[in-house]
Amino acid sequence: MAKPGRGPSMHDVAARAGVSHQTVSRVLNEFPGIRPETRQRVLLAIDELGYRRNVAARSLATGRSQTIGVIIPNTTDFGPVSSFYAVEAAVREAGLQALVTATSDEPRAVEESLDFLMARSIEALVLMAPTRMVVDVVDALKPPVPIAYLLTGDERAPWSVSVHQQQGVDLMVDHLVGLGHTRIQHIRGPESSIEAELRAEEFGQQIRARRLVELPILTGDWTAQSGFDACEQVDPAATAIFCGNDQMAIGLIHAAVNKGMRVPEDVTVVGFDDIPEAVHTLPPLTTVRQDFGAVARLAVKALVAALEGEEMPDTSPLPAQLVVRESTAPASATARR
Amino acid sequence: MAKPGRGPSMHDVAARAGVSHQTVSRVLNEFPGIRPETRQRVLLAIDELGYRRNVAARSLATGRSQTIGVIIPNTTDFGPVSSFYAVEAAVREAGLQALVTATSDEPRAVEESLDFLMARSIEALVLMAPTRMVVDVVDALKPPVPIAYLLTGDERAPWSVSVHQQQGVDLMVDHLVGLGHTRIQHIRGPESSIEAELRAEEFGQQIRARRLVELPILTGDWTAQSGFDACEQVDPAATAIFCGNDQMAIGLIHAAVNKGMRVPEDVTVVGFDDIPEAVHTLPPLTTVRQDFGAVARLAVKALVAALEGEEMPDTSPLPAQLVVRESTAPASATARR
DNA sequence: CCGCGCGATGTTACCGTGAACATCTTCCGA
DNA sequence: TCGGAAGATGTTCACGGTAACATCGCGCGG
Repeated sequence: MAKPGRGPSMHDVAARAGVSHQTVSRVLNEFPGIRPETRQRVLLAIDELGYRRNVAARSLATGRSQTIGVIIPNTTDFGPVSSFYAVEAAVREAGLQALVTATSDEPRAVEESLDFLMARSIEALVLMAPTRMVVDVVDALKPPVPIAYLLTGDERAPWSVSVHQQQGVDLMVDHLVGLGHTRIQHIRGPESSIEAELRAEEFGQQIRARRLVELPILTGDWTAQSGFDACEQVDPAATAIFCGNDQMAIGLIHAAVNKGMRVPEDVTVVGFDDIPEAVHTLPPLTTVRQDFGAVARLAVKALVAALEGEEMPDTSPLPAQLVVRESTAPASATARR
Repeated sequence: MAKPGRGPSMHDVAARAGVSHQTVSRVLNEFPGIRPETRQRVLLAIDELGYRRNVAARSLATGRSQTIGVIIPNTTDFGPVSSFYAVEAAVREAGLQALVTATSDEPRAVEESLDFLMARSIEALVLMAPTRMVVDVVDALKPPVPIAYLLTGDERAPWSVSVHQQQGVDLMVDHLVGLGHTRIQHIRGPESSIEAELRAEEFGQQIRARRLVELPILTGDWTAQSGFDACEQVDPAATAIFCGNDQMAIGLIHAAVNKGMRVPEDVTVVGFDDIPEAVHTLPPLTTVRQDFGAVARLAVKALVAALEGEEMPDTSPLPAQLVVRESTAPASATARR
């Protein structure tokens, strides 16, 4: 029987079922060519003993860790976190396990994370890389496994899976222009952020293509505080402010109201992401929804396909969705300061 | 040399350093009694070959998985998520790895999570259990490992690590009473939630102990939407509303403002948790801060101590902290509807 | 001068599984 | 009736470490 401190092994099951351990292995791995009766005996023995396959031994014997590594920025933002949950669920459903490390924005921390994961011989990596730096550090270390770049939104990166950032920006600009706004100012996310860059670039192109007034693009760091602070530099003539994410919009609205302005009567403010709180901000926020769960599942699907040698799914950017709430009003209604 | 597809093994290192594989093992495990010169040769060989210890083999040989399981509710709430990051960091720092499963509120999902973790022979479990149900399901399955109950706040549970809920409530009630409020209404979290229960109980006791007006306790589900909805049932005579968390406070404020009330001029509203957005809600929210990182680190410390057979750290509840912002005003200033 | 003990290192036997190969049975056609 | 192929199962070994025990050499005390 089993040794003390360890559970029953295949041999215990085999002994009980009156077969060899290899037959047990075959039953577990669903090999063809097992007599139904034998299979039943084995399954019964497994059940009676409460046997569980030893993952470590299996992984040692096969040389496969059955593990997908995940690197996630240690922010509590809605986007990465919901994507992570979806990744974890998808990985588990695929019969693998997800090993996660949360990492700060320092190169050293990223290296440590990757090192940690490689030491556990992960078979693939989901890289939630908000910044170019993270992508660069990881690429420099050339991990010998397939990598899905999640939420980077950068199509130049191989295996990138994300929501179509440009399309999201287009939807929002359409909406604002449709309301008659011509003086739209953008508060982008930090310089280091790939998504911030993409959104800002697309915004600029849209403004120029539509021959709207070009106002300087302000820079925040995704936090509500930075939106609050950015208010100081907002052009007084701007009738609409397009924030790079919802948190900054929240901070901006706070600052604007502090200054005695009303949203949206005096100024229209919009965000990006559609975090849960966006429904109940004052006023409720018009924003662009990204399906963080869907991109995550797609990334895992792609990686699993790569591991199994199956055909790759289509990883082109997923559609974004405009969510109109109450923080936007027609430009005509806007009283200038 | 190493087989194709696998990295170098201890034998490769041993061969290169001109020692036995066991000496390599001893160097790696920092055994005493290795000649400094030998140790150097081994370290050099490890470095040259880029050798990494095979975690699976090690775990098979020792019978220890070096893994701590984590069960987290799949909500993107600030509390659990920040605690999780802290857990992950602490576990990694302790030389172990954290294996996480996000689980929904259904018993079946909890069972599956636990099963998944046990199959990977975790050595300990961090259980972020918001509901009594999760605790019950896990306890019923009697996992044979030490369990830290994180954020349940229930001192009746063994190994519970959390912020002192009652103290947090007391701080807030003190604050409100200090402002002259006597008609305070509480919107608690869901029936199933342990923390909601603790906060509501303590609130009730405080109200009775101070002989304040007893208003019915309303029930939400932690979401902003439920706070919004609860506004309908708020007693018109209440001058202060104590929400069980910040999200519900956000929803409540939204509804109150929709009804034409001003916060805090017409009604005082407070929350609990101090989520990042609380600084920039309109008005900025008075709330109770919990140090989610600290509890997480403490939980891991306790588990590691249990695994190493060391002395247990003190796991009594951590202090909560009152954060006064602008959503509270003296009761005298409150105009009745 | 010899043997003992101890420090430093080597040898061997596992840990629990899967892969490759061996063996045994059975069934079918010549 | 017998040979052979195919199906079902058993045996052996390898995976890469750790643990227990064995060995070797050296210094020191009797």
